Amino acid sequence: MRPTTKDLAKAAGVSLATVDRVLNGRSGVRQKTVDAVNAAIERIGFQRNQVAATLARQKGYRFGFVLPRSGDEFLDVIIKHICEFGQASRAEMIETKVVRINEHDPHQAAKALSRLSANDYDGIAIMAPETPQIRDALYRMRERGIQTVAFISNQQEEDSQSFVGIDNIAAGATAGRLMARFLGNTAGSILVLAETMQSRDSLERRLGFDRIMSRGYPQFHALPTLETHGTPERTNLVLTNAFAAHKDIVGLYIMGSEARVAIGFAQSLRGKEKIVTIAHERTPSTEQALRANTLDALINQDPGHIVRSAVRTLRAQCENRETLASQERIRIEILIAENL
Amino acid sequence: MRPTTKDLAKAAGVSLATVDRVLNGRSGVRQKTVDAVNAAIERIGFQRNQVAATLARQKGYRFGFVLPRSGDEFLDVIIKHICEFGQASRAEMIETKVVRINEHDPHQAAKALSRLSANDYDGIAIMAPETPQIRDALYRMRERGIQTVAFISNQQEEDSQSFVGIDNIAAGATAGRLMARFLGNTAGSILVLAETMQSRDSLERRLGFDRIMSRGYPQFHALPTLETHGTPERTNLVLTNAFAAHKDIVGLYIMGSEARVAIGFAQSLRGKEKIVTIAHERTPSTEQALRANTLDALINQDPGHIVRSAVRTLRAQCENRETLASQERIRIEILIAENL
DNA sequence: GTCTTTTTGAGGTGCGTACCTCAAAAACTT
DNA sequence: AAGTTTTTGAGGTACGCACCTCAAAAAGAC
Repeated sequence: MRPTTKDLAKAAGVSLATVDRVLNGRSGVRQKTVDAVNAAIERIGFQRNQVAATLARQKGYRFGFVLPRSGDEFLDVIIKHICEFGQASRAEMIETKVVRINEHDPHQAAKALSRLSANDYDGIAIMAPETPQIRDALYRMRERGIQTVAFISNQQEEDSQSFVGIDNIAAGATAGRLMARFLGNTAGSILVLAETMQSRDSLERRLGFDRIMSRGYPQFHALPTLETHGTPERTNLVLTNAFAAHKDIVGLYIMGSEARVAIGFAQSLRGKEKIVTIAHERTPSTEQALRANTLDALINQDPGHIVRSAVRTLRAQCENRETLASQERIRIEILIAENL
Repeated sequence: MRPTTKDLAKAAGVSLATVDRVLNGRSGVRQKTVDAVNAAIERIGFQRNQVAATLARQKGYRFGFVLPRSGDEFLDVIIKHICEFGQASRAEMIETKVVRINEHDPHQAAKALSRLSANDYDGIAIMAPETPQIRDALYRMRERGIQTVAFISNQQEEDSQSFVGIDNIAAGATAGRLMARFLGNTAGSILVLAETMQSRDSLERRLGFDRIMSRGYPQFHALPTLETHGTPERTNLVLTNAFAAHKDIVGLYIMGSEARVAIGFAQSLRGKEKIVTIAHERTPSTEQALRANTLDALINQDPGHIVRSAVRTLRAQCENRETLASQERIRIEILIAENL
């Protein structure tokens, strides 16, 4: 039989009340007693029964997912998974809610964050660019007793332990390597497309991409990043201009999570010889493009896994536990038509 | 507030005892009453609180992982993950145990399975070749009230709903496509290596591989599968012979989960021009080979995910629940040095 | 209508923990 | 040493459900 709190109390030579105080970090216990209890925990191998604990706590968890208001296709997929997971984990007393913020206006975003109360949320997973205002808002949020975790978009390095998402430098490098290998002996220029280079994600992906290209692949010339600013018009414009200016384009790397327009453009080029095209994030349109052979590969981060991992991380933080690191590392997935 | 059994009883106009009888499928309830309760469940959106249920049941779950005795490196990784996960889920009242069987002797294996009692196990995840004896043993096991799920190696098609693992045809196709794309314009023969072609997994992978090769890549010639029978000597022998017989070998596809010897052989060939090599399953040695550039790609199924998924599936079966399909699909991962 | 069988209700206990109160004991002050 | 503060103990209730018993009610058989 597994030892219970009662056994622990006996083993430590203290009362149940004291065990409770130690386990839940309440004050009013001498350090000596705390140590004694902890020693007993080690000795008898006590492990708190999380099932009973959550039942007794009688308050599951309420987690919020803070997402940008302006959404691309990938965001829709994420939201779908949040809802789906929320549905399924109601039975485990976990509630999830989506909160949208205007990520282009840091002040407004920070204000929205400051409105989130510890009464309504036990934890927040946030996907937002890294700005001083948001950093501050997150700091204050933690002070209010709300756990936080960065989600897909990393915030500053220092608390990287609470980031759920992929290593974007490695993701860029993966894209670079695949591009190079798929191109084989072909030589020429490679277009790189991003919504904006203001964002950390794009910068990191580009860094990783260039790192691969600059070593060992002198036959390719990766052009400066083209910025689409998220509008179809500008996307078509910059692409048209780029193809006019460079006649030797052999590859296209779409770094942003909104690939629809660029894919459409690539498809219209079909008459000429094939251009190796790599994009990020699996969405209905990238998936279709992959099947139609317009896209050659997709670099993906499993949205379901990310959502579950964010929730597990937040829950562990709430319960003052460690997470199982191996379970929480988000893989950089390579998708081709065959392993969809 | 979420409705509890009490609310459900009131809504259905029956007593708590009857609600309990219906929820837990006990006998002695008229069909009419059962329907009434189910209708009330729908109406008020009742969802059983699994946390309270497992606590009250006062018996977590005991799951067994039945694995082959003769182990390759991949199996070690699997076992490591089973232990790691077992450790972590003790707090959730789930115990896991590894049982080894002699998979080469179907009778002995079936006998070992028949010894597993419902007193000791609530469910079994089994990794074993598909033989009539094992099929029968599994059937009887289910009759004894033990849930079963096929694990990595699929059993017959019919109950594919309880299979946790990858689609091996698709995995073979993925390997094929990568091989073709990495080779580019190079033409020549491709070696395919397996432990044995008796196993369903190898057959399916080969099928998928050939399906890709035969369409659209006439420049390659995939040679008949070489069987290693799992011994280093034979592996070296068949490889030496194959390279002697075919001077135009450009690719090597290692289908089995034990790739060490073959990788070693491939490495010794380094003097000549590079051969595109693809293997399955991430292990310490395949990982190292990928980093050392001896391997070009690795087709992997995440062992941690598989283990967790098997446990979730078994648990859902025990609780007579559906699983969230999207969460349980095991991805065919493509690994290269950059996304390890 | 009586008797038998089946179905239902009322009530209880326990799971392991959280969280609460109040009094007693122990540890420091001065 | 007396008073003050801090620490500890004893005991309770609650969470939502599983599982048990026994009696009462309803349904079916004749």
